[in-house]
Parts: sequence; C-alpha cells; structure tokens
Amino acid sequence: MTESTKISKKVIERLSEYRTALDEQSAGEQRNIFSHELARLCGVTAAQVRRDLMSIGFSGSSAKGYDINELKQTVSDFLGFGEERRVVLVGIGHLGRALLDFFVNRHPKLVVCAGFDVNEMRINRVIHGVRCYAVSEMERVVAENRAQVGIITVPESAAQETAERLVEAGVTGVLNFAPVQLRVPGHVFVENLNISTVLEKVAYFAGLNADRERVTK
Amino acid sequence: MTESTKISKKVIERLSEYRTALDEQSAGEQRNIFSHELARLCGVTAAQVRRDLMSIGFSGSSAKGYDINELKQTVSDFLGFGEERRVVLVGIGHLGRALLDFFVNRHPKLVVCAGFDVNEMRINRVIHGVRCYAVSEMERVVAENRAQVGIITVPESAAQETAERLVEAGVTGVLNFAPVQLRVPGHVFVENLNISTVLEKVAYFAGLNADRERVTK
DNA sequence: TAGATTGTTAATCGATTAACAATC
DNA sequence: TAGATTGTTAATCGATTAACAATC
Repeated sequence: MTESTKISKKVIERLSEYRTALDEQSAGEQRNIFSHELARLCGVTAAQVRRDLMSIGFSGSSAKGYDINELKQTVSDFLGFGEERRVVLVGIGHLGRALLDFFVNRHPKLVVCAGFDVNEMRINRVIHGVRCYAVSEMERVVAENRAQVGIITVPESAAQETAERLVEAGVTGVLNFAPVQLRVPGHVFVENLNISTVLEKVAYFAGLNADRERVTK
Repeated sequence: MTESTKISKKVIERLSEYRTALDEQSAGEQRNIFSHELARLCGVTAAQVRRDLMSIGFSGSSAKGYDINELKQTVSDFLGFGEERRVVLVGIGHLGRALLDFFVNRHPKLVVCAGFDVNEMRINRVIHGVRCYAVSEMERVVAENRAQVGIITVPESAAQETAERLVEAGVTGVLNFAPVQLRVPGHVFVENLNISTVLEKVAYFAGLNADRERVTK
C-alpha cells in the first residue's frame, strides 16, 4: 500500500461536491471547465479548486481548464467509486426510511444492502427496495455483505450498542444521526450528524440577521 | 443593538451540543459539571469548553466547575431560546416528512409551523401535526407566522426558486438539503446539508480504514 | 503576441492546543 | 494547606488567501 498523502475531511467533502456538480454539467455539450466555474457551482474559491485538484494529482491546461470527463473519472476513482461500497442502515423509523429512499438507486456506488430494526412490524420486509432484518441478524448479514459503512438512526439510548455491533461485524465507517458521542476503536471513522444542532445553528444566525435587518432599517 | 462579539459557526454548534448534553444530565441529581466532563460528553477538549463558555461570558468556580442549571439557561438564552423560533418546511417528500416528525414536539423552541408542497396529495392536510399548504400560499403563511427559518427539501430543480420565495416572505435563515448552491441576499444565512456528500465522506474514510486494517494484519 | 488560466509558493488568517497563574 | 479546576495568554497548527511565474 502506498503511503498516500493525508487528505483532510474538508478536501474530501469538496471533491465529493465537485463530482456532483460535474455530473450535472456533463449532460450538456461542454467538455472543459475552468476552476472559477466549478468554484461558483460549489461555493468555494477558484484557488481552492485548483489546490484540491492538484492534491489528487489532476492537471488542467492553462488554455482550456479541466477536461470534465477526465476530472469526473479521476475524482470518482479517488473517492473509491471504482467498486461498489456496501452500506447498512440501523433504525428504520421515519428518518431511516427517508434515508433508504434517498439512497436507493440514487447513488452510483453507495449501495444500501440491508436495514435493521428491533420492531417486528419493520422486519422481514422490503422497504424502499431494501431488505430489512432483525437486529439479532446484524453480525451475519453485515459480514455476508461485506458492508463497510453503517448508518445509525436508532434512538439515542440504543446508539452505542448499535455502533459496537456494527464494528464487531466489520464496519469501518459510521454515519451517526443519534445525539451521542460514540466510543469506537481507533480504526473506525465516525461522522456525527445531529440535525437538531444544525437547525439550531441556522435559527441562531437567522435571528442575528433578522435583528440586524431591523436595526439598519 | 450592542455590537456583539462575533461568534463563529463552530462555537455555536458546540454550544448547541453542550445544551443537548446538559439536558440529558440534568435529569439526575448532579448540580455541577466540570469542563472535562462536558468535554467528554461532546467529544471536544476541556480547554475548548472553557474557552467557549468564557466567550459567552459564563463563569464557573475552580472548586465546583459549572452550575448545570445556570449554564443551561445561559446557553439557551444565548442561542435565542428566550422566545419561540418559527420554522417552515418546503418539500414534503420522504425526507421532509421525516424532518417534520423529527422536530414536532421534540424541540423546546424550534416550532415547525407550516409545510409546503406542490403536490395536491400533500396539501391541505396535517402531517405529523403540521399543517401543509400549497406553495402558492408561501408568502402569506410565512409572513403571518413570522417564520425566520426555512428548511428546503425540494428537488434540486426547484431549490433556487424556493429559496427566493422564502427570502421574499421574510426568512433570514435557510437549511438547504438540495445539492445546489443557493444565491441569496447577504442578510440571509444558508447552511447546506448534502447527505450524499456526508455519506461519501464516511465511505471514503471507511475504505481507507479497511485497507489499513488489512495491511496491518 | 496578448490575455487568461494553471500550478505553486509565501503570507495571512483563524482556530486549536499547551501552559500556567489565580482561584477555590 | 494540597490538589484540582478555572480563566487567559502565548505557541502551535492547519487551512485559506494572495500573488505571480509558467503555460497555453
């Protein structure tokens, strides 16, 4: 394994957004794109685009910018889209179901291959095209599918135990929607996404802005 | 209006998480909490907690740490929880409905007061306790409710127009789930939350970690 | 060529961490 | 007092921005 240069979370996020933006562009006739065009589509600076692409070793031409198709391919490869990534989701409540719907057949390489729940009403069914199992089968199903990614949408009280079982079964990346700090081994990547926190943040700045508007009027 | 010290997005996020963590603590007997305890609950460092609390002017005691109830009150006040914030949601698909369910009666001060959609099947109904309207009524309903915050869960193609109408009606903060860079006036705060991007990031690092595991074995 | 863009370095900025005197 | 924690400053770290020679 080559000692890959350490790439930060932020760069990965931006690369992912570049790819999404390019996907939409490539429907058209356009074959090349300049850093400032891609930058505008993604809400970043042109210099940042150039630096990010440089960091994954992709070059453009000073006359024509970047080749859209080559760039899309390079970014996809870098992000590991060469092969399918298998994802499981635990907790098939409203949010879980919405996420199943969100990802099924929407993403080229992230395949949600199984859902889990404790509620008998939700197990042994196919929801949004995804087969759902009892939590007790997690170890077996995750291992059989070689799933590397787990999404946790269970209630807070069950999140830690869920994470432990996922990790035990071989998952090395977790997207956690429960408002708990998960304790996991060092080789497991955890991203916390607390929707309440995000909305509180928006509400805070909305309030600030509304006040400012009122004052300047 | 006093010229408040500029507080960064990250600090606001952490304050929101401190408050959530304290909410859960305060059920117990404990009356005080040390910076390192709160830090562990939220996955940050103790020094960071101390600095954040200092930045909103909250003091503890070197003997007993921070008073939980006072701290919760101070953080809540700072985040603007003194009065209800009214939120509207546009796009009542699976994700939109999950978010309605997520927020209704779950948050003390963020009140989702209306939903909007273009689909007739979804309008003039109450979904998860929230009244849903046709998009054509957006301006009127948002203004009547004095909603400051808008959540956008419409398809990508409709996101920009939705944002414009929300802003026109008086919204100053937007939480955008559509994978588009919204163009809005300077006084409007926009937070983009692209769930695909987040999952791609998790998948990337999950892959890295899985490789590393395989190599070190 | 002239003009615009890329690749890349240096300068800036902001946030985190280390450290420690003051405090209880 | 002795020991632990707070408040706060200085040092470090990392990421962004500015700038510009090289390129087309």
